[in-house]
Amino acid sequence: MNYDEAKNKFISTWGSLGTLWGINKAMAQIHALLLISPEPLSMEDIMEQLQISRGNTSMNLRQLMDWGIVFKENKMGERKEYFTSEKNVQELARQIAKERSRRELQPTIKILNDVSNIEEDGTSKTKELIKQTKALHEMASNLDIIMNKVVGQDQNWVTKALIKLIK
Amino acid sequence: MNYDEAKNKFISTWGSLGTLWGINKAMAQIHALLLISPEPLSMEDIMEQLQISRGNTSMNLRQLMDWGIVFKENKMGERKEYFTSEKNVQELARQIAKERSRRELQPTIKILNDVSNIEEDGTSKTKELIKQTKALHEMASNLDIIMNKVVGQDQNWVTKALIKLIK
DNA sequence: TTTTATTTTCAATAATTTTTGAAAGTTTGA
DNA sequence: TCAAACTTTCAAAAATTATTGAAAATAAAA
Repeated sequence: MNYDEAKNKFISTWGSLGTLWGINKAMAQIHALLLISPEPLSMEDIMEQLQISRGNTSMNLRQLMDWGIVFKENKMGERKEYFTSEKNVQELARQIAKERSRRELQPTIKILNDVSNIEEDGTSKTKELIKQTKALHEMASNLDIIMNKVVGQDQNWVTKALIKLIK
Repeated sequence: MNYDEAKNKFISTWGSLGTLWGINKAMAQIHALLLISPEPLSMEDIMEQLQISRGNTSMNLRQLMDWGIVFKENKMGERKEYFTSEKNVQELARQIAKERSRRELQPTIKILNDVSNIEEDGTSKTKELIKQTKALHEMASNLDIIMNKVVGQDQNWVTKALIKLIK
């Protein structure tokens, strides 16, 4: 496998993985491209390399910046904007964990809490709804705590914690 | 909030969450419905309660069974098939972790490994590709190890491990 | 201020994914 | 063996989501 094959394989793999955790293909591919690019890339560079339109590129870059994993850079003397990705994969993971907690987990926890606090009326269906949503609430809360714990720690904490747990 | 409101809220929340981790709305809603139902439900029951077609119900039930989180049950003297969900949420989480590892994580790890082992040619772009895919490979491997660790453990291990980590 | 370079927006279109429903398939019991 | 009860399959339709591209907006330079 040569460089170009490897690069394409990585970008397309990352692209299809994206859809599995809720970001679209183009967005994941732009991210992959920036992640392995030693230099910042302009919008033109990205459009050309991934063969996607200007509008698509612009919108997805914005979303990646909203996620906090892609940044604008300005080269002096140039009007054009350049983009880079967060290159540290642990930092990347922390940022993604943080955003997913905020966007998905916390709203879910809120709803599970509301639902599990309806009035007990003695029927088995109500009992079961309360029981199961309480259990899910507890699990989601634990997951959220651990995700935020990870986010608040220094770089190497994650690896250390994993090793501790595995042993 | 009364029972029906709470039930609908839970089912629709679970349904939209589903799309965020790669299963479709109907599949997640069927799962939600079974999870809070004290009795097994027939295909007719599910179709009626969620207002979806027979074909849709049949296909999504099959997928849920493939995931190992929904089971067929037969009531004696009845020809119809009934369905129940795994009711223990920890067991549910373990089963989902196991399947996601098998379906997504392991294939990704394989590709990251292949890509990160291309021949070093001294150029900065090749160096960066190798460096970043190696880092992702390591992280994905750690995640896979921990997920499989969780799967192999008894029921209460997960909670205990979380508490240990949080402290 | 005007021109030029560049980015953003968004309605229209394309691509993908989900859902339907009727026909085909299966299983059970008469 | 046949008919009834039920489930699965799958091509077509519907719904959803992603992408394009050109016009509008913005910002820097002349």
